[in-house]
Amino acid sequence: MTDTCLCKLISTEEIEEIKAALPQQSVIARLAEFFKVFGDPSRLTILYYLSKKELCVADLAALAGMGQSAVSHQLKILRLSRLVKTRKEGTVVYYSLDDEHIQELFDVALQHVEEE
Amino acid sequence: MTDTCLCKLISTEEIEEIKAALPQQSVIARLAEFFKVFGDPSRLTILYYLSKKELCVADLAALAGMGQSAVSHQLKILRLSRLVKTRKEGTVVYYSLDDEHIQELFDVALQHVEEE
DNA sequence: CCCATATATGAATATGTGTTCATATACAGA
DNA sequence: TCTGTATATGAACACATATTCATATATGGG
Repeated sequence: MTDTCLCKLISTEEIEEIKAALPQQSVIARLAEFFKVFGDPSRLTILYYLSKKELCVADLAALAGMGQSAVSHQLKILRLSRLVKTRKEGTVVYYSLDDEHIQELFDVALQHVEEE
Repeated sequence: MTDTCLCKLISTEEIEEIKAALPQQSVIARLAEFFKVFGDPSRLTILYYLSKKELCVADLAALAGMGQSAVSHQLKILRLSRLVKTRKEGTVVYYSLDDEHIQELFDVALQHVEEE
């Protein structure tokens, strides 16, 4: 880290101003955690299916072509991120989306991806 | 993977219908890659600063409290993801956002994060 | 040309992560 | 209560990834 050029291009006041408006580290960390959840094809697939229909674990595994254990592990992550909710009926656990913003996120991301 | 319960809760037609509407694996992979880029606090911080102002590498490093090399590595990832663009002036390279959807993504994510 | 400086890059390392396997737990039915 | 089934969980492994260090590349000034 050769810090020869320490912000000589913008003024000290400007630096402080921009820095002050930076969201708290904790907020940034939570944002990163949030996005990280979407950064995996398996979870994305699960979320897509759940956006169509409430589904049980076994059905999700069959649809996504994943093992039951793998799906269960990923669902735990989605649960802890408060992106999905569960409904239990006997031994079957039904999962569904618990965030109305997911579709919106998909749309914005698709816009970017589809721009070549 | 004990597949005893293979989609007995939804009909075969429904399965096919839902499966058919699933975006191509390649699209899902690209979506995941896109989100993964946002899933890191350092990159998020860099993107935040760039959303305020065009900045050179050294200034970004100073603002984000990162080493020059680390910033450069992350900027390469952001460049390859087509999220930032560069402008060269002498030996100084200025970075700025190259995607008008980033702010929108931030907003949606913040909404989720701030909901407790 | 040579030097100083801004940025980029490659190797190495430490840490994180997704899947699998084996197993535990929970619940319904006989 | 015993059995079968749906889901959850923990350990282990393979793989990805962010940072650091050292160094390369590029550009402008003298």
